[in-house]
Amino acid sequence: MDTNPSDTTGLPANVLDPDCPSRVIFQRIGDKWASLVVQVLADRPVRFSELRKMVSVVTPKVLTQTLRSLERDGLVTRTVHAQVPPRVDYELTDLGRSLLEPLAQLRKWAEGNVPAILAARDAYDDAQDEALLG
Amino acid sequence: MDTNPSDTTGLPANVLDPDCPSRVIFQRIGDKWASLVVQVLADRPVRFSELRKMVSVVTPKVLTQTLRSLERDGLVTRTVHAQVPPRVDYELTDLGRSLLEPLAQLRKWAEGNVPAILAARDAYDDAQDEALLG
DNA sequence: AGCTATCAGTATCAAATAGATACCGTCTTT
DNA sequence: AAAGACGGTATCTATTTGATACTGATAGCT
Repeated sequence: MDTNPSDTTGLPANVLDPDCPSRVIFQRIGDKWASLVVQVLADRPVRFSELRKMVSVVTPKVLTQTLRSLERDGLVTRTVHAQVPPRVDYELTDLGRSLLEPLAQLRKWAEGNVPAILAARDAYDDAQDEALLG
Repeated sequence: MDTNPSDTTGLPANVLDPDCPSRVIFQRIGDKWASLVVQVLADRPVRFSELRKMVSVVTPKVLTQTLRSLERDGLVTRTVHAQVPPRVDYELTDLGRSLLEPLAQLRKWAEGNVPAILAARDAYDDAQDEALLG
């Protein structure tokens, strides 16, 4: 594994390099809606209006932006059916599907550990309140 | 696994619920700097100024915000040493350390697949340019 | 005594991003 | 003729992110 000579972390150099693959993917996952959309598309093509319902709070503008960027990255395809009313299906590519497994791992971690995170938040916020009130 | 009766996705209901654990963690990972910081802290405590150097482009304000939120979530501890000049160490908690494995999986995926993503981007952008220029 | 440096941040302001809300064009159904 | 389905776009506002400058405590040097 390729390392940077001034590296003191033991991590591969690329995680710390702004142009590295890992940062690209963490940005991708980091997108507020992208990973959710990928998971909603897991099983079958889904049309725009269905996505809106499923990812209930997202606005159409932001959903469009999310889908366009997933399409640009080759994770999702967009298929327009010449019908009226229009029908546009979004579907995972093979590349997109390959992301499902690491995402599932993360979700599994979440299911086990998010309660601890929420508890930590409550404890932290209580401590902050105490500090303010004296 | 608990499902929603109106669910048409096959996903566990919680991924689509705004208050669900999975969303909490995807927000957490989604934070632009948080997952990077967690990985930088993987092996040992690191002080503030070191973090700044390692995650080179982050501004101090944003790094502070990131660290505070990781601390609030119980993923990182902050230890102030009464010295001059001051020394503040950040270190992963057990909970934080447990996140390293799923993150490593994601990084592994990234290393294999980011080239394909970058290629897709180039192809997409070229196609856009063509469409504009006629 | 005064000057400079180290460290861990804040304060202030500008820029980029996300979100709310309203609207559009095409066709079908009523 | 009116209303509705669908897949968006346009416009404006609110929130988040980022750039830059600055602070306070102390140590070491001159």
